[in-house]
Amino acid sequence: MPTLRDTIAEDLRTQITTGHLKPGDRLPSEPKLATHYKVSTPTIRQALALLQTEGLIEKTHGKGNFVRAPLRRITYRGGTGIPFAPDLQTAIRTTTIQARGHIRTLLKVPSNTLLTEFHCTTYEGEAPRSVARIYIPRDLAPAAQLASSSWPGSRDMDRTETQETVTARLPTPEEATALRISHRRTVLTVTRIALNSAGRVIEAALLVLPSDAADAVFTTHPTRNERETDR
Amino acid sequence: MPTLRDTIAEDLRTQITTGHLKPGDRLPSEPKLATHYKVSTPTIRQALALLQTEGLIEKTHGKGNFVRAPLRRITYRGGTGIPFAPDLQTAIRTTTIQARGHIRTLLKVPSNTLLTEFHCTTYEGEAPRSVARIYIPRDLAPAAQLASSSWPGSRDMDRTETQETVTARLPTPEEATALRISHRRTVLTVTRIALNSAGRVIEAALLVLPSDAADAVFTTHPTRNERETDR
DNA sequence: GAGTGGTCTAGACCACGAG
DNA sequence: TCGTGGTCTAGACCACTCA
Repeated sequence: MPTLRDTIAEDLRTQITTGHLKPGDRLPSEPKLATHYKVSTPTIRQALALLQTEGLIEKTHGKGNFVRAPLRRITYRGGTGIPFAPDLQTAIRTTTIQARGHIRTLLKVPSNTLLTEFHCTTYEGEAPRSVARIYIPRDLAPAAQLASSSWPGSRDMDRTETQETVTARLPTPEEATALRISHRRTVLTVTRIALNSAGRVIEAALLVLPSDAADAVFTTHPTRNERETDR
Repeated sequence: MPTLRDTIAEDLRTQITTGHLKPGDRLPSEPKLATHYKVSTPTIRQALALLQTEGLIEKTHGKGNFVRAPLRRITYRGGTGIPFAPDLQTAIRTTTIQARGHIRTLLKVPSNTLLTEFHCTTYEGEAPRSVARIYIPRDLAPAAQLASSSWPGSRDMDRTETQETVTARLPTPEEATALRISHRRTVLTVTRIALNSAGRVIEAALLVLPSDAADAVFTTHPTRNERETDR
């Protein structure tokens, strides 16, 4: 038997998806919804929290609850060095740091090796849609910076293998504010490592995308060699 | 300024991670926690809900709240036809269905084409760790069934390209019960399409994994061709 | 200052699990 | 039957936004 909050959430959900409530519309205030549905405000809030995790509404303290515009899906295309498909603007900030911790492990370099960090944010208009941090050993960085209009670490480098690990988790507070999403929404993360023909790690990248509007697509062509060595 | 529920969650979190509370331990009942922390039960429950979405505790109606054993991570290895890395048991159920809706679109077959559906569940001991549904046009299915001890649709078929789409979302109620996870935990989904040398879709697969204990890893080797045709 | 959502209280009642 | 968590109520008080 469905609970009150579920039936209320379902009702609001259909009102949004059928267009009775349009993107940008403000929902009635929580007390008004409570009297309309004949429940108390905490119950209404639980229903709204559901819709928030689904990405259907956006809550703003002091203003109200708003129907969110359905995000255009972002497709991250794996394998190539090129991160994102649609026409998004990218802002890149470059700094130099010393290798440590997780990043050092990914790049397999000694401690305090100098790295160039590219801090990339893609925007769709005003809205940030992804954040990424790309680390390249500084002796390789000049070549990578050539493609300054595109993303760093692109294909003009001697890249022979790319390994990408995809997982999902709750965002850190910084990621939530950077992507302007609620703390409740999960993010899809891609950890990418690129090797050159000598087996050296020439790039490590950490990408974060809102999981409700992002797909990661990987196309692979098994070689004869892979077919035989796989168990 | 942190809220009460956050400080309580943080306190319990450190008790779990430092080992004061061990996997399998039952937490004090919610009223007892409420009096201990000098808050009301709803506040305790919000703190526990946080830990639940983090996968640290498991709530069982009528029994109590228990510290969850940290799950061994599952690694889904993309590219090959072989789905999972660790030594997991697999249960496979086979049925025949007619193509329709989403599956039909993925396989690019006419409506009502006969398909063999493999419903696969992997277990680590008693615990289900992943569910998958694999669809193969029935005229191709006998070859796939050869590898009955392994997974269906494996590499002995003429598979030249695999395309995998990874995303994350909340589980359907069926998926939550099948994986024995809470409705709040997100799942990682992999939609896989395999093509043969003629360009025919010879397999469509939908995999669902608990996102907190699963990674999807993809290794790609760009060919000269790909380097040039990519924009 | 008026209206909004965010947090929290102190209960009530029901449903589930185990003895 | 008893203790547990699940749901819900009817408020209170604070913080934020905007006029």
